[in-house]
Amino acid sequence: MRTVDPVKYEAKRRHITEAAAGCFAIKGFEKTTTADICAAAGISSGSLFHYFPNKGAVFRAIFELDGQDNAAYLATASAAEDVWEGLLGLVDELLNPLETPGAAGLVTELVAQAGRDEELFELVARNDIELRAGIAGLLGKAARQERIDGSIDSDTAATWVVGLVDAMYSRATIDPDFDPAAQRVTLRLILSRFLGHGLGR
Amino acid sequence: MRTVDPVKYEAKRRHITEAAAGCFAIKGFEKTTTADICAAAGISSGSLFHYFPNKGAVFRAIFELDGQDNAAYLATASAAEDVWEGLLGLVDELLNPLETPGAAGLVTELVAQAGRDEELFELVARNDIELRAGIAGLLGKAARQERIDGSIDSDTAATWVVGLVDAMYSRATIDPDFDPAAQRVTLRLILSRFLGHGLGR
DNA sequence: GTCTATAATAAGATAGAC
DNA sequence: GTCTATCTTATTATAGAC
Repeated sequence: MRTVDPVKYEAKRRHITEAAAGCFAIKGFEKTTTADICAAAGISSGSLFHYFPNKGAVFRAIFELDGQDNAAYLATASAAEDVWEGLLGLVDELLNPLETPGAAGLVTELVAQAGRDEELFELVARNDIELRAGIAGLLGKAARQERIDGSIDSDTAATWVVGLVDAMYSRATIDPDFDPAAQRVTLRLILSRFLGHGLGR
Repeated sequence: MRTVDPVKYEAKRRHITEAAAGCFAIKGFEKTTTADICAAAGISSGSLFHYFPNKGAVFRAIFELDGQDNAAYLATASAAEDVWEGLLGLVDELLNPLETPGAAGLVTELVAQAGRDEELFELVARNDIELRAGIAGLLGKAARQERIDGSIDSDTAATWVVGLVDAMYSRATIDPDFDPAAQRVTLRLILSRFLGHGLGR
């Protein structure tokens, strides 16, 4: 005879995190007050702290599902018939949030906060390591199939694949004229040339 | 008969901005209190606000000379006998701050804050635009000399040269194992292959 | 020009009624 | 589970003496 419906409980938590994400994207973590979050979610202060122990936990919750998302993208990429197409598809998935206004700013805020919140840092670092490991696996496979240059270290190459994705977020934050959708083409060109795809070997 | 020695005045301002930069790199802009800055600079609150109108102005002052620095690097790069070497030297200069601990975090904080402080945003945007324009100029020259692939749009290429530098800062912030000095080699490889340098055309 | 003291405000989190 | 009211603490910036 439990008093809480876990499904409703999770749904409410999700509702709060989504409302909070909008606030954090605009005002940043520190400048967003718990009152802002309450107003955006349509709840009271007492209610907010019933679902989360503190403001930092709300922020962390936004990114807690990212690891699972990435794992799913990696699985799809691995299952692709063509390794190279799988890799490009994965990169597209990683860039998808850029279609949402404010997402780039939220990621910037995440990186900045991760340097100060130990728990958040571990979340980010773990996701990052797993993502890079997965990409390194794909690259190793592509190299064995002679689809890309086999002389480049897989881990190093994976780091820079993620780095290029980072660059998109960084550019989108700094330069208002930067068009992520259009720049995907250039990103693919850089990837192809860097990794030696399509050299007809 | 002026009462202030402008040289001493500037020196003190510099002293304060440098002390403040250390605080901002560790705690971030919002979490750094004016009291922290005073303690680090060895001055009192009254003195701090004699030199700066508010905390934001202290933060902005840290980056106010960057535009001049970049212009100097661009001039050196343009004057280089070999355009390609000039470009690589410029990229090295842009990466130099990474040798200083905390610099990556400070840049992350800069980008995050630029999204909220209009004056700071204009400072960052102006520097960014001028840097990209300068690099585009170098790339155009290199293309005319047939040192690189001439089919890539100079402005787009310049955006990605800066993007790759951004990626170094981003990676350095997120991944504690990332070694910027070692990764310069890979960065140069990506640049060479992307821009078609050394194709012997 | 530098200090101490403080005004003015705001924020995160909790208590306890319903 | 949700609310209102509030406790407690911290912060930017200023006033005014030296």
